[in-house]
Amino acid sequence: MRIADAPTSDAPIDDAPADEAPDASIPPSDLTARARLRDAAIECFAAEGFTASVRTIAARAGVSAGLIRHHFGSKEALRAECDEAVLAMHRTAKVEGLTSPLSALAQYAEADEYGAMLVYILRSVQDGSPAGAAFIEHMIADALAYSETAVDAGILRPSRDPEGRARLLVTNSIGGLIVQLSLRPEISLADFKAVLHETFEATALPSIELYTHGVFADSTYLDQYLLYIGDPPG
Amino acid sequence: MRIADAPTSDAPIDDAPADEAPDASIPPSDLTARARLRDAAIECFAAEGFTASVRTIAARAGVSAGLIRHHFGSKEALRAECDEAVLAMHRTAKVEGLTSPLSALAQYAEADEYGAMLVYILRSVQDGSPAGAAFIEHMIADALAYSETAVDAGILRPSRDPEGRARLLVTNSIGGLIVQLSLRPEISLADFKAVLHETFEATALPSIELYTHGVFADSTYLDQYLLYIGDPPG
DNA sequence: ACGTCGGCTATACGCATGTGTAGTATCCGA
DNA sequence: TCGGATACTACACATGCGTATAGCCGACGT
Repeated sequence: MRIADAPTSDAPIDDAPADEAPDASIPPSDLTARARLRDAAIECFAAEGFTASVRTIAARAGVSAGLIRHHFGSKEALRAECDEAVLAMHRTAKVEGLTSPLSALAQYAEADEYGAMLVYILRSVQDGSPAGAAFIEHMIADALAYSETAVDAGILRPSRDPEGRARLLVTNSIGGLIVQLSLRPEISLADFKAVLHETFEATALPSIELYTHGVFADSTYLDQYLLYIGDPPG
Repeated sequence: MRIADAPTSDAPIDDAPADEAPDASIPPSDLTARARLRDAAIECFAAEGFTASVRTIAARAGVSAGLIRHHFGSKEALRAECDEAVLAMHRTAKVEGLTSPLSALAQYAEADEYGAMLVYILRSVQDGSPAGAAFIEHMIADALAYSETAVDAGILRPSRDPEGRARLLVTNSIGGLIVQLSLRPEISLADFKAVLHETFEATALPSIELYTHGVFADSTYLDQYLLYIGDPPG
């Protein structure tokens, strides 16, 4: 599945008559210039953040800058369409068991075609855009749904605040990746997949330790807090 | 302790002759224009990120924009001095027991004068600047040092990878705060202290649960991973 | 009293950006 | 075959940015 193939069906903006180029040997050229621009924008936004200029995006797509305005009207409209495409891709990608709190993001990074998507999502959250908030809320809802079934299946411990726990795990995991991304500003988008992989490997053991035993030696902190909030431990 | 009072002693740039204004009733005016500019820059950078323009900073300080160049030479030099001031403040602030993984950031948010500093640090990390990396590494070193003493004292469980655990906890905690900051782009700097407080309250119970018991119902994941990496559980 | 120096302002310059406009070429339908 | 629409480009415009320059003005030493 290619990024460009993800349909943005709800918005009938795609007026390009789907002209299949006869030369299908060149991968980036077998797409409409409009789709190429959208893909280039996703990659540029992921690589540089949303300050990437329209001229940079156009250059990456191999077209002139004015074509962005011709096809999308404005940079913001282009970005909105990128958000839509990535959100749709994110929706279709997580149908299978990707929602485990530990392995979800790791498996994302494995798939080549989803690497840019993950970084794009991180950039959206980092940027504070409504799309970023939508991504976060989506992941929290997924994590909560998964945790409910996993608790019923005896895989996860129950929590006194399941929604808060899902919120905590998602925001901290995504935030941790954003920090990793921010700590390596010089890296190229292509290399960041390897960085993600190495990050997951480096944090796997501490993560599993934390998720298995926590960090506190005993439960005094928890007991004290439960007494403090008037919900004594049972 | 005021932000402006934090000495940046290592850099002898402060050539202002420390003219104490006779009218000490107006708090922002009892400082040198240079110090006022630095404080205004810290606040603007915390509020808007480092894209805040020099004209905005100068307006907040009540001076003209050209004065920034006159005193600091360039915007980047001004930012470097802000980094220095905040880092020095961070160093002096954490001497007492602020380094507990759970309460460190919470206590930061409590102190009024440290609120802007915390947000400034988050912005630095979010921005990917070397100063942000320095903050992170500093906190990781602190967390590691604390965890060693806490493990010896029987407060924290030992870890097979203490440095990785400290790294994980710091990056995820800071990252979680960055996400919270990003999810509220419209908020003012003054209000963000309340948001921090409410965030800590909302995540306190799930955090303590996680730190006490983890999330996994049993240790099968950990045992499997330890077998996988060739270090069977003892 | 006066000259000089430093804090401070007003204004202008160069640059990058997003956007608008005019024009060319290419394709599709009648 | 022709005509209009459409993909696409080149160039110009306005804006906001960091930076540079020239000058005012008060303080301080002599």
